[in-house]
Amino acid sequence: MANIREIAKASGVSQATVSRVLNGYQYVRAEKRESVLKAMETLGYSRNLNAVNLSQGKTDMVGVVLPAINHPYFGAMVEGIAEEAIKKQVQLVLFQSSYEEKKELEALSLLQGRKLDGIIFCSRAAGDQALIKHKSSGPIVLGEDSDLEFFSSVSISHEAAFQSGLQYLMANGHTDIAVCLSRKEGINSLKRIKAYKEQLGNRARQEWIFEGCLKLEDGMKVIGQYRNLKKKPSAFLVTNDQAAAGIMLAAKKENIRIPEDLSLLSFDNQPISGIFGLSTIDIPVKEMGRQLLAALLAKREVPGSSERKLVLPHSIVERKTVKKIT
Amino acid sequence: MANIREIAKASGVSQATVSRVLNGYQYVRAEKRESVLKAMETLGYSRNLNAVNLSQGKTDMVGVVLPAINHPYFGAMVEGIAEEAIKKQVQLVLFQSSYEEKKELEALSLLQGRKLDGIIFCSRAAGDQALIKHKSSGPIVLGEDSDLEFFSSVSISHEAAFQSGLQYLMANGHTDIAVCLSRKEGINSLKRIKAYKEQLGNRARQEWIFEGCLKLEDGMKVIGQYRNLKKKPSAFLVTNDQAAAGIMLAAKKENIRIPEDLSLLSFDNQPISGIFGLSTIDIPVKEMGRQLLAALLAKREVPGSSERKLVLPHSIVERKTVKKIT
DNA sequence: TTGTATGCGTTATCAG
DNA sequence: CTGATAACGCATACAA
Repeated sequence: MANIREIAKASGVSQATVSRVLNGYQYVRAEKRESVLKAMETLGYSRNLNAVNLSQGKTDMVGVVLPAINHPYFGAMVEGIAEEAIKKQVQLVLFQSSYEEKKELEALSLLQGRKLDGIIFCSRAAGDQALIKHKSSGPIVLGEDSDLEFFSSVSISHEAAFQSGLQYLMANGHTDIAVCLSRKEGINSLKRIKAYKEQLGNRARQEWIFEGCLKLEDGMKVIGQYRNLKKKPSAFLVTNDQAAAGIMLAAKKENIRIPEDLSLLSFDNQPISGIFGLSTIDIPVKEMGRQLLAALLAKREVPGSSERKLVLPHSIVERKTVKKIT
Repeated sequence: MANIREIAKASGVSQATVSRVLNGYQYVRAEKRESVLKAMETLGYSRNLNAVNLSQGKTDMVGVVLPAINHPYFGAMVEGIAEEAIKKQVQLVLFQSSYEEKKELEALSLLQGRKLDGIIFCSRAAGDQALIKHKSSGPIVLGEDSDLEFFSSVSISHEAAFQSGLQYLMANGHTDIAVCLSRKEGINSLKRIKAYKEQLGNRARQEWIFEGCLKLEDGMKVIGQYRNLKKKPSAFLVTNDQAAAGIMLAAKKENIRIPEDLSLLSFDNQPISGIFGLSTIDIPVKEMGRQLLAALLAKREVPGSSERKLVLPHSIVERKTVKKIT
C-alpha cells in the first residue's frame, strides 16, 4: 500500500516526477525513471484509482442500464457497446434493472456521485421526469425511440418497423393478425398497440394482443392461449425472435403447422431466428450499441453540446414462416 | 457541483458539521441541521463518492467475474450474489470474461486500484499464479471446487457429483456412457475426464467425450456427431441442462427417442430441465452465490482471516430421461 | 528536465 | 454539540 510519496522518497525524486513516470510523461531523465521504476517494484506500488479519479474529475467508467442481460436483444446491444468501449478505453458497469425503477436509480445515483462518467439506458422503466431530474448529474443517452428532447438517443423507428411488419403480413394476404408484445407498459408497446389498431382497423381484436412475451417460455404459453381462441388469427407479429421460437416449439407439439396453419413474423434477426428459419425484421442492434457509446462520449467531451437523435434502418428478412395467402 | 465547503459557508457552519449532517450523525443542533439541509437543497449539492472512497479506503463495490452472464448456471449464481449484496449494501460490478484471461485481469486491476473491495470468481480462465500474484490487492473468493489453499471457495464437489451421475446411470444398467463437458480445459473438466475414465475403465472411449457443450446449440451439434458414431452409447451424462435440452431437441428431429434409444442425465436443475422433463443433478447454485458474497465480505472485514472451503451438497432429481435397462 | 505548492471533496481526530 | 485541521493519494500549474 505504498503511495506516490513513499516512492518519491525511496527513489530520491519529487512526487511530481513519480507522477510523470506513472503517466508516461516523456521529459524524465532515464536514470531517474529507472530509479522510480525500481522503487515501485520493490515497494510493490500500485496506483490508487480513487485518488486519480478524484483528482481528474472523471472515472472512465460508464453505466449501462438494461432490463435483462441475458436477453439476446440486449446482449447484442451490450456487445456493440463493449466493442466501442475497448476502443475508447472505458470500463462498462452493467445494471440489470429487470425493469425495476429502483435499480435504475442506483445507476443514476452513481452518476450523481461521479463514479460514472455517463449512463446508457438501453431500455428503462423510469419515467421521463426521473431522468430529467438527473440531467445535470452527467451525460445520459437513450437506446430507445423516444421523443424526449433532453437526451441524445440511438434506435430504429419502432413504430415504422412495426407498421412495416404488419404491412408485410397484409401484403401476403393476411388480415387476421395477432401481435405479441414484450411488455404491457413501456413507450414502445404503447406505440405498437396504436399502430396495430390503426393498421387493422376493425379487424384488430383486444384478445389478439399478447403481452409479456420476452422469452422462449413466454412464446410457448401463447400457443396455449391461442388454442382457446374462438376466432383464430392466421398470423402473429412477434416483437422478438425468442418468443417466436417458443411459439414454433409449442406449435409443433400441438401439431399446428407453421406456416401452413399459422404464419409468424418476428423482430431482431438474432441467431435463433436463423436456426428456426424464422422470417424476421432485422434490427442493427449491435451498431446501436456502438453508436450509443459514441454518443455518450461525445457528450462527455463537450458537455453542453446539442442532443442528437440517431435513427438506424431496419429491414425484413424473409425466411420460411410467412405463408402467402392467395 | 457545489462541494462540502461551499455548503458550510452558505449555512454558516464548519465542514465537519456538514459532514455530520451528511452522515446522519446525531449530535447536531436541529437548527444547524436544517440550515445545512436547506443550503444543500438550494445549491443542488451531491456528494462526490470518489472523495468518500478515497477518504474511507473502500468503495462498497465488489467485482463478479464470470464467463457468461446469460448462462442459466451463472445467472442463478449472480442472483444469489445479488440478493446478498442488497442485504449487505454493496454494489456489484459484473465482468463477463468469456473465459478470456484479459477480461479477468481487468477486474483484478480494478481491485488493485482500490476501486473494488473484492472479487468473486464464479469461474475463470486465469491460472493460479495470476490470482496468487494479486492476493495482496484485496479479498478474492472462488466459486469453484479448487484445492487452491490461498483463497476461500464455495462450491459443490464437482468430482463427487460427476461420479454419482455416472454411478446412477450404471445403477440403471447403462455401461456405454458418453459425456458432454462444458470446456476442454478448466479444472472441472479435467477432474471429470479423470472420473469418467476411472469409473468406466476400459468401457470409456475418447470419442465419447464431447467438449464445448455450454448452450442449447452446442447440444444440438452433439447429436450430429452422435449419428456418425460406429459404436453408440446408451446414455449421455451432460454437464448442464442447456446442452441436454439441445440434445433432446435435435434427437426429436432425427427421430431418436429419449429415453428409449438414448438416456440423458444432466446437471444444474435449472428451470429448463423441468420443462423438458430432464433427469438432472441439482446444484444449489443460488445458495453458492449467497455464500460467496458472505465469504468475501468476511474477508474484507478481517483481512488476515483464514481461508474457508465451503462444500455444498448436490442431489439427483429423477425425471423422465433415464431409461432403466434390465 | 525537475521540484514546489496547491487543489480535488470527504472523513476523522482532537480539542474545546 | 462544534470547529480546526490533518489525512486520503494523486495530478498539475507554475517556477526554476
